[in-house]
Amino acid sequence: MIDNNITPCCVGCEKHWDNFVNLSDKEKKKVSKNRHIAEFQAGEIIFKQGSPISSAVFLTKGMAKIYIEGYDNKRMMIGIAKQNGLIAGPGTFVDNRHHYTVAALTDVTACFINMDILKELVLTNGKFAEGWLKDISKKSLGTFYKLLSHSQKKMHGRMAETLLYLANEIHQSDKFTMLLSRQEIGELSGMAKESVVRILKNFSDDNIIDDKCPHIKILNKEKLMLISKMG
Amino acid sequence: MIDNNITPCCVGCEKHWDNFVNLSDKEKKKVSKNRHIAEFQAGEIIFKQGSPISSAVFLTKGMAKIYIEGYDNKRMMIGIAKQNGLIAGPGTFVDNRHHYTVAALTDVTACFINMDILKELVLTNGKFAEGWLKDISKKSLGTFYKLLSHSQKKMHGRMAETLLYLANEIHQSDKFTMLLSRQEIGELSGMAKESVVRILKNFSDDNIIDDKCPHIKILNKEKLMLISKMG
DNA sequence: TTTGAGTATTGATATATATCAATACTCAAT
DNA sequence: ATTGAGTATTGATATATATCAATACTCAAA
Repeated sequence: MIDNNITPCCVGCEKHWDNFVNLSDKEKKKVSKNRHIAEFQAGEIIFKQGSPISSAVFLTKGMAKIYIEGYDNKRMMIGIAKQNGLIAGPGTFVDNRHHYTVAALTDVTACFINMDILKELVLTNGKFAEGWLKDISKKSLGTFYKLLSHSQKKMHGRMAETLLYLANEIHQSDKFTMLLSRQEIGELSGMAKESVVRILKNFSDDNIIDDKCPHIKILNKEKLMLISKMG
Repeated sequence: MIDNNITPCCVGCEKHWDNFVNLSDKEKKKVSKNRHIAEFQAGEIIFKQGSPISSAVFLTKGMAKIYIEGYDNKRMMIGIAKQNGLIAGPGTFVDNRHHYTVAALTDVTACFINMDILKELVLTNGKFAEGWLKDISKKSLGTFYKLLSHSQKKMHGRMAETLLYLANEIHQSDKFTMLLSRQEIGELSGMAKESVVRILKNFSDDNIIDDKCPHIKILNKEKLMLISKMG
């Protein structure tokens, strides 16, 4: 559901991409003119792996899951997107294709900004280019350590890591409502759904977490960090 | 062994970073002034994970392995570096630390270019910034698909992929001399050295490769690609 | 030409983890 | 209330893969 109604311009918007601080008001206004707002219901796909990248996407409300559709119909979830973050992916400057799919986990409001405008700004605004380099580098580092984790950690370590990611990065609280199904937690932490169930049960039995199904509470964060490190 | 002797300036150098095409001769000359050449013997470390990034590194001769020193003293090799590629890593724009170690596989000549100079050019030369964004994005995509591979492929698939990487990307030939030990092949493909031996034997028995120990020849590339895709 | 240190190979075994199958739960629609 | 579809849980089993242990090979140095 796309609507083009005039929402307040990027100037003064609290929810824009962090890197927009490097834009002048004039540049922000230009960006605002090439912008569309769209709303998605939970479950709907925001963009699809393989499709061309025409816009950068920012969420102004809600959360979405980012996942690769891999071999043998198996999915690998990269992470969860929310406010303030650019969602565009590593294809932007390579083949102009999305390398992952993004789907709404909750009801979502998304802001689409014409990618050509942003790419032009790279050429004329050095600070903005630098900010984008930082942004991509940070994500790249994230992928890096996820690779290390998947290669070297065992299931308990990866699950601990995933819980810490959800608490620290996504919900900013040790007590949160789990948005993901067991299947999806498995896709995020790289294991079968049955293994998710068993390991969460282990953690509950050991009083590391309190898991009243959609409500998760981390009881012993130190231990979780230890398991994540060693696992 | 560092030596500061005057080698021909970056202008006209065949071996420089692809992204240097976006620099003017004046800019290249400036870069050349902040440059050092160093030679390394096979086995020597070029830079070390955790150390601060002061320079961008380019190889003008030889090859080097790039690896993360992970948990439990286990190593994960990211790939092999050679001519024309920037080696600096995702820390450059984040925490200014190397996130992997680079060690010479053969005798290596490396060109060190002051990183501050290059970072300055991002601010003043939009094309150069864009080129760097492309470079990082490509590497990021590589890490991405390596992550997918490690998460979803089985050993045979990963080994096939590794052999194709060595043939296509590194040696540009289906017949090459293996620079890596079985241990190192394992670090690159994510498996134990014993598994490397067994799988290479499988491939030899099936006439997919010819393996006279350091000399590898790919006999059936189609099959190898199939195994890589399905494995 | 022997020694020795590293590397490669092979077979036996242990372990982590996925898969399969059965059952239980949850909750929206009838 | 009853049905049904999806999800969660549990136990049994299969499988991929690592680890361990023993032996063989390679090649530089004594």
